[in-house]
Amino acid sequence: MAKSLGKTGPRGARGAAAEETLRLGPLADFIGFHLRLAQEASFQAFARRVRDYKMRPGRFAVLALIGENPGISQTALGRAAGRDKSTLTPALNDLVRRSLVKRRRVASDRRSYALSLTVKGKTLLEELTLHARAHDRMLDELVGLKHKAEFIRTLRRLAMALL
Amino acid sequence: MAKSLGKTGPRGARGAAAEETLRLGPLADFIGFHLRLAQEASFQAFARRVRDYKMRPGRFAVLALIGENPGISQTALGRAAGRDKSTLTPALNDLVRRSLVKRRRVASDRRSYALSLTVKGKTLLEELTLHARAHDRMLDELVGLKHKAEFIRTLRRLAMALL
DNA sequence: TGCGAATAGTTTGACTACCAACAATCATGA
DNA sequence: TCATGATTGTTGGTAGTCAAACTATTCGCA
Repeated sequence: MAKSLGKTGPRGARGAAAEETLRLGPLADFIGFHLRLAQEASFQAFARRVRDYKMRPGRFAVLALIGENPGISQTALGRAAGRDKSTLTPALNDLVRRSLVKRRRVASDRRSYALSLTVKGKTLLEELTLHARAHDRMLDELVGLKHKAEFIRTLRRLAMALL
Repeated sequence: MAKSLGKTGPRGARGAAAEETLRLGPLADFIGFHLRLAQEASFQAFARRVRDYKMRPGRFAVLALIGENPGISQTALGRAAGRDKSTLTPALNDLVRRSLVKRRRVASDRRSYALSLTVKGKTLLEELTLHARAHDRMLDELVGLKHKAEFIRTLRRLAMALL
């Protein structure tokens, strides 16, 4: 696999220039470009791994954040997960429908919900966390354990500063 | 702005635990999670910067890759940009409609197109590249020039290995 | 040569995402 | 108290994305 990233395809007889490797030009030096490719690749790899649970990284993050912060509101959850609140509405509808998350009305502020996991949600979260750890161990190897902490700090710095 | 990332909202009377900062739990150690937040933030910042051109990072990357590799096919372009070929069809339709990209049929393989920039496309690309450089200088500062090369190498390693 | 397999690009359907506009609710201050 | 403004969550519109199915070609090989 991955045998041919960088081949431009079988245009055999054509101008022989960019045949072997694709030229990235200025893109090669842009952090944003590589950030995107890496993120997408990691996303896909995780999605493949937990395909059977019908869970994708975004949903897992939502589940994990609710698990760690029971009673959280949808707006706060959106901020933490880096998603717009309107994105969470259908996602939470789905998780509630699957009996993984509870939406409880808050007496002191009847606009908002207090989100929490059901028992089923907690169980699933634990199982998914195992997969996530395995996935992340793979990333750890690629990043190098020695540099992991620094790498994450850098990513956080980017996320914080650019919000 | 950004005054309150980390507040869980006005649940005042509730259990006082996670009031100040949101708990990330296992997520805090997951590279994938931070990768996603950082990528999203960078993406948004760039999109804001070039909003007036009706261009987003994905389109810019497409334009830049065609500019560097004239004659490239849509499939090869998709591989390089990390997008499915079916995603590129409407994107290229749009770029062609805006007279930025030319689709030329290839005599030796009549299934594929050879993509190239129009003069207008080249001009726009140059202008956008200036913005992209400015954007990336901002990222450079956050990453630290000393670590940039290593940072990009790590991102490439992730993207390559996980494809 | 001719047929089955592979490939380029398109179309369709299902998701996910943002933003803007909205209703319901809450907070503030005159 | 009550009018104004802010906030919570939902809805509707638009756009980007993948995967799978499809058409038109080309390739490989017997």
